[in-house]
Amino acid sequence: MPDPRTDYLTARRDAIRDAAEGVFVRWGFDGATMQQIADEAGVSAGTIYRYFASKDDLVRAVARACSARYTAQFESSAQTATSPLELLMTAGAHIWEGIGSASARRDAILQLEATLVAVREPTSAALLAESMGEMRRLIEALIRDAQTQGEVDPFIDPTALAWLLMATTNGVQSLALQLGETVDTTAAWRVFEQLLAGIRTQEDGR
Amino acid sequence: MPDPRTDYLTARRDAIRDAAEGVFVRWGFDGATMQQIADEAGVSAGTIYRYFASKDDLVRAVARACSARYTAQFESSAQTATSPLELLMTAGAHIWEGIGSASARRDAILQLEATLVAVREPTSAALLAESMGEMRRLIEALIRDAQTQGEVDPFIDPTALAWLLMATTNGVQSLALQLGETVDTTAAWRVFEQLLAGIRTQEDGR
Amino acid sequence: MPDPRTDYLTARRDAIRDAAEGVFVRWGFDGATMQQIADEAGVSAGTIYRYFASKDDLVRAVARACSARYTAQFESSAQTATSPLELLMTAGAHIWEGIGSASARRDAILQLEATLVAVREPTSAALLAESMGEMRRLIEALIRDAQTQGEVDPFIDPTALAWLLMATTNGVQSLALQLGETVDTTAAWRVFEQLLAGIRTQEDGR
Amino acid sequence: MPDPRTDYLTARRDAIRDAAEGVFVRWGFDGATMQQIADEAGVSAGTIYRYFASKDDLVRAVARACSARYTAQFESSAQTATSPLELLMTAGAHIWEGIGSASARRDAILQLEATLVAVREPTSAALLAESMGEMRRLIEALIRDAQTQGEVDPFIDPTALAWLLMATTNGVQSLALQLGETVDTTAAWRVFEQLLAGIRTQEDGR
DNA sequence: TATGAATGAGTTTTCATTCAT
DNA sequence: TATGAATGAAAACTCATTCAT
Repeated sequence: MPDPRTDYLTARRDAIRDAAEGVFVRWGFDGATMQQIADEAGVSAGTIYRYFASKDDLVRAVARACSARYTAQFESSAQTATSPLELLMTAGAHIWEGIGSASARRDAILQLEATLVAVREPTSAALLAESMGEMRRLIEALIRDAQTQGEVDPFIDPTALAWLLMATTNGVQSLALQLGETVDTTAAWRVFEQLLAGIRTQEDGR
Repeated sequence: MPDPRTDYLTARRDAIRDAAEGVFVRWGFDGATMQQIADEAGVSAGTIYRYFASKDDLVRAVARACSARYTAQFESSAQTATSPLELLMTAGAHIWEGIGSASARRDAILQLEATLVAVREPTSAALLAESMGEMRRLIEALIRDAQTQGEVDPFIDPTALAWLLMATTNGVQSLALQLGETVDTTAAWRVFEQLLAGIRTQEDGR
Repeated sequence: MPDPRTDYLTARRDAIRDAAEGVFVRWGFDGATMQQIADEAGVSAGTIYRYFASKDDLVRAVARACSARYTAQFESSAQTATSPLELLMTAGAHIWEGIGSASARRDAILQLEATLVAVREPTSAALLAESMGEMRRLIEALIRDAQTQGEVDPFIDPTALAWLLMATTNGVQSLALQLGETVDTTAAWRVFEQLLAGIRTQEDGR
Repeated sequence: MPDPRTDYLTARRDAIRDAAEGVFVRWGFDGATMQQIADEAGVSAGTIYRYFASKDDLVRAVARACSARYTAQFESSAQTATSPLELLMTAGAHIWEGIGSASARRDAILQLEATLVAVREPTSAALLAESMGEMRRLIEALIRDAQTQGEVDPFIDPTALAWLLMATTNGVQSLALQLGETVDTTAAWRVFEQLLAGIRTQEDGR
């Protein structure tokens, strides 16, 4: 079934896309040139056009790959969890820990670039919304589970909470990007954890 | 004291800067051309260079103006508040209310653009960090006041909380940008309010 | 007879022309901007156009002034000479002495610029040729005098010698411009003097 | 060893450089536009930038080529000479003969342009000085040889004489440029020859 | 008469894209 | 299929010149 020729082409395409990603992170979608990408990928400038119709096409491919990675990261984040709430918290802790890392930084930059593209291109906007929506559904499902299991206050709106969690995480990422080491993400996580205690089912008889 | 000539020049400069802002919002810092800005401002392209040394200079001026507006908005947000915590909550509510508005959208876009510039230019990074730091100090001071007055849990790290509030607000802004009407910011605010109850001084006998 | 108004205008014109000269020396005819000239002259850019029809016109005025100064310098160079040959030699020595000076440097630069303009504009070429011709006639006349008085070999072509003297002087000027202190003009003059002995009337019985 | 691709590129580069030379001669370094050069070379303006980093770079390449040609011309000028002095005189005669030619005119113009660039740019000045120095060393060596062989007065400073010969030649070139046919270079050469007789070893019993 | 803000044509330079080899 | 030279359509920026004040 897997045509070796197709495999080769796919691998090539992915290699170029990954090279482009690195260049985009360093120079921005607009600032990057096809030549830089070609150099990084070790191919000639003309070759890129055998795999991507245009620079825009390449940009979209990179944005899509970044989104996919983002969702996958969350999905694999807390395999060992024993309860929905624990899973959420563990995944959150895991992601926040990584916030300073080079790869998180890369993804955050690409995410910002992609957001700005989406602001101007409805097609990209739909793509981005789709990926964000998928993420939101994952989180929301966990919250509903947690509510079903009595771990989380049943009066809380799961959709809104899911958005809020995502927004806060992205916001901290972005802040870290803007301020570097100045912002103490560990301390912020501690405070956030404390806040999240507020959605736990109130066990006291209040 | 006010030289009419200087006044004229300043007004002109501001007008060009404002025109540039509009074009930047629609097309991005990179995508916008000096000609578009000139057209929007109703001047010739050459004239812009009497007021700004370069496109970069214009970008910086716009970014600075946007930051200033942002801080000013917060400062004027809750003049009628009677306590630090109330002030914070009122300001937060006010800002979140505005999140869907066209002007908030404009500012959010410019903020994202500025962030990406900052990622690549240390000078811009310093400028952005300065403006974010100022904002943070304002919020942090309020939190400390609230702690002094017994409104907020004294064990919470005020700096971390300030960053967290900013990150969440920016994150929601950004989310709104990405998803338009899909995300219900009012519901998110209600959940956030609920979370923030967790930092209130615990009056029960904990 | 001298209208004070005309005097004022003439003085103004000269001041602007002199300012332009300085700027042209530093930046070249092409590199200099009208704004620089205006700044140097302490007037506004627009004002220059009341005195000169265009930048080209200003260039021509500067070139003309430079040529005039050049001829005048030669004419006043050796007032105390007692014989034509002595006059020539004294003037030569005087000019060669000045070769390293700032003012000679200025004039040499302007002369080169003017030459290049002349190469491309017949009008300027005629002007330059006229000024060079005048100079040549002055020198040639001296040579003829010297021949009449038996100081110089009568078989030498006075016109050709005049051209040669001018060419050599200009050439050394130009060399000094290209090489700065590297070239020892005093030593070159000594050798040149020695050569010029060759045109003296041969007193030995050859 | 000779890569056909490299050969092609080198030929292309040379062709563009030669086209540029022609345009520079007609319009000057400053007056020439990249578009004119492209048209002359039969390529698009953008193509030039594959071979030269900037207009300045192209200017430098042209200046260098001109200098190299100048030195080479001298070196090949008098292959059949039987003595150093004869070589010098033959080379001089040869160069002076060519002074009116179109190619000498071209080179003279480029030399003037290069001189003016050198006046304002230390880097170019160094380049020009280097090329002039090389020429001077060639001539100086010949003079020393002639002195050793008893052809030239041993009391003459060979360096100063070398500079003087170069200055005079350049000066006559420049004069021819300024005055066209008006100046009789053949007559001037005759006079110069006569002067140069003065450096010959005095055979009479002085 | 002087000013200097405005103009807009013109210049250098970049770069996505094409296409002959 | 890959290459990379060539293209040409912008884009930023400059500056001589004009003209309302």
